[in-house]
Amino acid sequence: MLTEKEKRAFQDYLTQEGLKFSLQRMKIFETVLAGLKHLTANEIYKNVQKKYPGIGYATIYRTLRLLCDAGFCTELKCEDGACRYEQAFVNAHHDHLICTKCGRFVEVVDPQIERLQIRLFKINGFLPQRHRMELYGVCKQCRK
Amino acid sequence: MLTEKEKRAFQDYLTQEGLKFSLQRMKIFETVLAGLKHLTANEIYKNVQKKYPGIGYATIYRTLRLLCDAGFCTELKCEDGACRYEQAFVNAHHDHLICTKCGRFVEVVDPQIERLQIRLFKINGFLPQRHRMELYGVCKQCRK
DNA sequence: CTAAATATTGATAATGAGTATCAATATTAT
DNA sequence: ATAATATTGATACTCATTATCAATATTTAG
Repeated sequence: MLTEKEKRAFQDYLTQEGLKFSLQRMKIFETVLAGLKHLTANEIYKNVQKKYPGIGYATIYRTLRLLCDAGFCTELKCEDGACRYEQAFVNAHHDHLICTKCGRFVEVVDPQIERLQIRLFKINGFLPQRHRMELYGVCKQCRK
Repeated sequence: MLTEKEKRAFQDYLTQEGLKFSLQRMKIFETVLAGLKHLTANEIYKNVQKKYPGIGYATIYRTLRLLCDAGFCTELKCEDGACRYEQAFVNAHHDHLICTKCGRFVEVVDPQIERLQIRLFKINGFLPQRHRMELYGVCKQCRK
């Protein structure tokens, strides 16, 4: 369930951008924020349909874009070709450890790596914007 | 142009795997190895067509897969949704600095980061396999 | 060297993720 | 309550990639 703070933040964003409120948008927001896992657009679609049958695919994509633009969630282009979304309301930046057997995602941040990345940008004359780092391996469970 | 060593390595791989030699495969191999840039399948297709008109799309994709499996090239899933390929015959592992304005790719490796990545795998109980790291920013030229 | 066995090819249909279009509907401001 | 405007759902479309399959090429065995 959404907290009041989250709901308000979303509604404020809509108002601020001159966008309209809709139940569909709220349901999608809710699903994304509730999502513990890294869901594809299709998974989110099916999930939202449970609470709001009749919602269209296009609305899912449109709203996911909106949520990403707003900074409420981030998009992660995966190796299987689909995008996965994760809420960024509570979560700060992080990278991913991904199990190549079971697909499990582990969120990680290494401040030292972050610092060295900035150094790499600088050394090469780049103005840093963002990065993505994915570490693929086999998790403990899957090695047994 | 391909060196004898490269040609031989490719032919040896085919033989070893019980695959057949074909001019198409060799032309694609040649194009990929010659490619300095990070080409999409479509760019490789157009490139190969110059030397070998009549080649089909499917053959491009099939052969790129083969080359990746063989380790002669690597696939890079880009943000624009297409894959880009780069030869891995001479090139060792590296990550990418990508300019978000002009699209320029700079290949980078930071041994310290590599070491810290391994540490991250270990800390989380993962058996390391591979990783990808992309740093997005604005290059010197584009900042002017 | 030839023929049979088998892999590869090119054309094209199919898939799957994501986007564009547009008339119907809902929200907001007046 | 109404007019102005944004959003929606259905669906057609795009684009990258994969699957299918008959025709063709390569390899192997004789």
